[in-house]
Amino acid sequence: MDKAKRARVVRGGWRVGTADEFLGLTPEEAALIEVKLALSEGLRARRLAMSVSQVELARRLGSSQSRVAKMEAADPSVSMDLLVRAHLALGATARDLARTIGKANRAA
Amino acid sequence: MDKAKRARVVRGGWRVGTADEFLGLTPEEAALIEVKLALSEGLRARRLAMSVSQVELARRLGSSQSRVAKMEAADPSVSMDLLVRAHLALGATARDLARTIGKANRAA
DNA sequence: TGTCGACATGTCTATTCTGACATATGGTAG
DNA sequence: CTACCATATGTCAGAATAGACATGTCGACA
Repeated sequence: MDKAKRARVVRGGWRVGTADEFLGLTPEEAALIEVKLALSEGLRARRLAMSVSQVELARRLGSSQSRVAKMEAADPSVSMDLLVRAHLALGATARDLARTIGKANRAA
Repeated sequence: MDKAKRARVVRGGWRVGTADEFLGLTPEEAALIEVKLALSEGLRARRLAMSVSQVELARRLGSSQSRVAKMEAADPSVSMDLLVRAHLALGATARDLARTIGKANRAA
């Protein structure tokens, strides 16, 4: 995980209960975060590639601009369900999702 | 989607708000369900391949046997987050997840 | 300078999801 | 039959997440 990611992770409040120390994450917790990061980065990439604004994506999702911003910021308050629904609302297929998720951890 | 899957989907209460008729799902809704089904089937497969009981998986997850059963039954009350955490708790990597998700829709 | 569009951030309340529990079913061994 | 194990199903109080709204930052443009 590079410094930018780490910073985002900490700022976002990702410290979890079981491991008390900073970066004292279990491998599973770390993996889950990596997957979410891959989805949130992939979402921004896909949205920008399609020249869609956050407001427009929110409209298609039946959500709000602020929630889209949080998705792309990998805010801990956004669920995987929502991230995945956002990808689908932009026309991603299951295979596209798989590709995006497969990118997790490659930049460690 | 084969009949068994369809049955599970309906029994589970997947009828969504926007589309009122049976199978009147939007493509995004259908895709989301397919992804979840792939994850739930993949979970059972992985768990059985490792000869782990639902009780044991629940213990590793910090959850309960009934919730694991619901995950594998693709119950609408289980989130993708939980499904993914379950996979990770069984040792799956991001790449394994990608492979599992990529299987969605292939049995349509 | 003022305003406009796009995005970020914080905080509400309502909805959804969670673990826990009770209980039922089905199979297998004694 | 009884006892046990694995799994299924329904319910519920509490935790997590949702959309909505207010508000702030930044850059572009006139």
